[in-house]
Amino acid sequence: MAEPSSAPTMKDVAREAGVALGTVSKVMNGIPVGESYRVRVEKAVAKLNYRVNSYAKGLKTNKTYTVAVMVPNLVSPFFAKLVNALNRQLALRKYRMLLYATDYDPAQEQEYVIMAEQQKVDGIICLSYNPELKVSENVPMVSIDRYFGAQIPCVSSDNYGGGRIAAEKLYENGCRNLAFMRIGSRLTNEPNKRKDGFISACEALGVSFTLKIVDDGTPYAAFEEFLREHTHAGVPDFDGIFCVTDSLAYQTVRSLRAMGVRVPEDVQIIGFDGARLFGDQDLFCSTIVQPVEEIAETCVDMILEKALSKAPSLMCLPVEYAYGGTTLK
Amino acid sequence: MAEPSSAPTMKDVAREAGVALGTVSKVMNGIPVGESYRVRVEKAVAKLNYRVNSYAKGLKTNKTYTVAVMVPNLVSPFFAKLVNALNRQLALRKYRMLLYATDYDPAQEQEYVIMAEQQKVDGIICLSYNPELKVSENVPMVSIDRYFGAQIPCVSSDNYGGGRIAAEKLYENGCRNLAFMRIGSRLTNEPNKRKDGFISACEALGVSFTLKIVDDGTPYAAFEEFLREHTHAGVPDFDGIFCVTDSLAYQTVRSLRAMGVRVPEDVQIIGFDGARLFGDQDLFCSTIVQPVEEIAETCVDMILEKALSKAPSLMCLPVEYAYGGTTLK
DNA sequence: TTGTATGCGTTATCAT
DNA sequence: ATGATAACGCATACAA
Repeated sequence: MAEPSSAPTMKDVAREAGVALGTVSKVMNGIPVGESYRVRVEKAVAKLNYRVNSYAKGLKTNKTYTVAVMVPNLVSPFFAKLVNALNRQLALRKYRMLLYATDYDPAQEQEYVIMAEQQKVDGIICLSYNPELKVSENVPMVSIDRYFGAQIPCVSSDNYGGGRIAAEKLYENGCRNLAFMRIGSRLTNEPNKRKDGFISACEALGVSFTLKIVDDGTPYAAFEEFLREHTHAGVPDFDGIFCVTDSLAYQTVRSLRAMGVRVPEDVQIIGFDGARLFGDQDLFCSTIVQPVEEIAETCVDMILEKALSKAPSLMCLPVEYAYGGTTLK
Repeated sequence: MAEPSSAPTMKDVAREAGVALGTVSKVMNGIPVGESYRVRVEKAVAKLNYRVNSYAKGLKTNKTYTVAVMVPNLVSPFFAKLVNALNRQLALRKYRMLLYATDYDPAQEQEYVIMAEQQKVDGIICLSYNPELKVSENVPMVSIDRYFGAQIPCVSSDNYGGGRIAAEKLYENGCRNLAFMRIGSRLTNEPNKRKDGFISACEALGVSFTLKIVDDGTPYAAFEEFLREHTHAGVPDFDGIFCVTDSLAYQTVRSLRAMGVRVPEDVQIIGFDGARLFGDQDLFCSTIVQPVEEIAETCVDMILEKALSKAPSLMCLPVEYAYGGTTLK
């Protein structure tokens, strides 16, 4: 009622309850204290609507129960799903999430790491394509999909295995002339292994394949041209295409259909990621599904368990194929 | 090199630079100080890789440069786009974002508000459907799409206007038998006005319409049944349908096409939201586009400008129709 | 078991 | 303009 406009502190609670400051602190932290005292404190807390100030607590304990998460953006369904899962995993452990969207900008990524460090987060989970990202050793970091070196554990899907599965599935479905299409950084990040796995499987199966790989920033038109070059009188040179992401696969399907090529009858297409329309409806295409929940859980576990130092420096989680309408059933 | 394992403090910097603590503080805050002093401090900062501890700063200044954002989830493209925009707007102003996904759970929402309060955030931006959400008056709050009362400003799209536009557009495209389909809470939240606007326009145009409104949690099958009931020998009773979200519109299109009804030739469909496939590709359907960037900017402005008290308690931002393949061009 | 006092890293109010 | 010092709210070692 006659509340001071500023939030109540422990001191206020102590006064209200008629106990010492330390007693209130103990109650708030679940440390055993005389029954009658506990009750009085709890009553005062309720009456004043008191909340522990986590800034004071963090300053004192050097523990903030906050983890920074850095991703390029949230509008890509895969990133959205990943952040969603990370948020859930952190919440389950009573941790808060500080979110930074970098828009793929290395300068922003660096700035955000600095912000996170000075925010004294308990850890950073990042999905960055910036090869030069500098991180202080004072804050634990886990990387997703990009290997920074032995001191920073990296969690990713089994990209290599996924590439193999894609090739094998197409082969199993009768394809004998495969193609791989990819857009992305030339940096040796984990997703690059999708191609390696694909090639490896193609060679093992003795099936011919073509690669179309372009750098980040190249307009999609480059792929459209590629497809056109390889289609003669409505008949494509390929009967199976593995695209590095569902997004690319989706666009590819559209282009092909616009050219009069039937998918999956004439060409079968497999993407990579496994996100769904509106988060919970159909797949965008037949695809290699990343185990997003497991990735998120692994990242959070690693960041929070201090075992980070002796953790394996690269963890690849198993992927699986899922039918999504762009392959033969 | 011989760095202590814990992060350097201002005291360390002062010692290194041979100046007083207060001087370092001034330099870090851009307060004028003797040139030679400034240089020495900056050198020491660089050498020690010093970062201001924002927990200590926050404790002292009672300002955290952190805003909490609460949404149901991130996998829904509209929420994802919204959070993405909010993140950008906050970053532009050097603010950090604490993110909470509530999964529509009122208990979690309440818990998160408490967490945010004790985290001493500078404000809370929330998109909640919990009518009983209790918020302390100590922390500024802005609501999106749900009106909580005069003391909490609400920012939303012009849902009513959007409903009108949908009806008018369908009419303009030749439709004379309209339908509105909606799933959602009965609570008087802003999106409910989409229906009101739609009805208002239908009545003004003198066009007949049918409503199909079901509660949250009802399986989509209810709509499918509704559509089937209103389709005879492949000919639907309606020639235009306004769906409360793009998600529902998308599913509706799929159902109709599966029933052999042509979209948009036989029935035209308009959704609401305007998110895009993979965040930047096609629209999911013809739709009423929410001005997400403007909503985000308005929310952030309101939370950060102290003008919150004398702000209008409800701000409706203009929407617009966009063609997305499910209406006649 | 409870109360008291000190310090976490910073800012801000003082004298100097 | 610069340097010393007292808070900010809390946890904790220590005294009672």
